[in-house]
Amino acid sequence: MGIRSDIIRGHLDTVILHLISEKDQYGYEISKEISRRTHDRFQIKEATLYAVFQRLRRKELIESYYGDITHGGRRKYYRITSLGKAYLKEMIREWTETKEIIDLLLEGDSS
Amino acid sequence: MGIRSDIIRGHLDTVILHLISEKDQYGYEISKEISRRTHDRFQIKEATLYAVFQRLRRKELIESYYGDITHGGRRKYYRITSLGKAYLKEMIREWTETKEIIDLLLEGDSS
DNA sequence: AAAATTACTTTGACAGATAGAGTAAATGCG
DNA sequence: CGCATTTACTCTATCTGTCAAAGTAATTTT
Repeated sequence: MGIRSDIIRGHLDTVILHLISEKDQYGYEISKEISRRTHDRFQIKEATLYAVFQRLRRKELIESYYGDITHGGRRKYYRITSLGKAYLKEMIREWTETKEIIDLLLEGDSS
Repeated sequence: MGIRSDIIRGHLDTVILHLISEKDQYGYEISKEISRRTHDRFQIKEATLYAVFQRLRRKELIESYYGDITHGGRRKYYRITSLGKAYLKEMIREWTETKEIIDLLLEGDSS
């Protein structure tokens, strides 16, 4: 089952954006990729994934286009925009800072 | 201003519980301690802090008692319970795993 | 006595995550 | 062919953590 969902909350946009930045991908593909990379320690829920897509698209961090139909439903591919690339850098910096801050608060006194 | 609050969301219970586990403390004291330890990179909001206390108390991870009035308002001190100590260990383990998982997803391919 | 400081509480609103249900299109199989 | 299965995406309603805003209360400072 892995980790609780609200513990990764707020970082999913960053994760999805990063995966799309590696190569254009569609929803199911990303979902499978997340399970694969984390060795099933974390699975993104479908509803959550598509909510992330909508959010990223509203902010113009990603764009979508329909790919050729190979099998199963119609695949909608996502690509990162240049605005998205800039945001991703900033979000990764924020993640680094988050780790520092929480680690500070979970360690000793350090005055 | 430091980091956005929803990025630390879900970890505050762990942080507060850890601070109380070091020594019995009251609300304002903890709030100040968080600012101090993070060098003002993160400040907990009052409403959030007291919501955390309520949650931790409902789960019987902490207990409260009134201290002597020294100056200003009446201080309500919190102490960790033995159940709380066990939980804290588990929560810290979860934080370690969260870091691993997100880092996995923000790094390269790693199959 | 009024103002400032310390400390705690409550209410309502908002945003991200998700369960659950539904839509749609292609493939597999008898 | 017709039906089940698989792949893929969408929508709605609900839950939970965070927080702004406002309020209560007691002590110290001026």
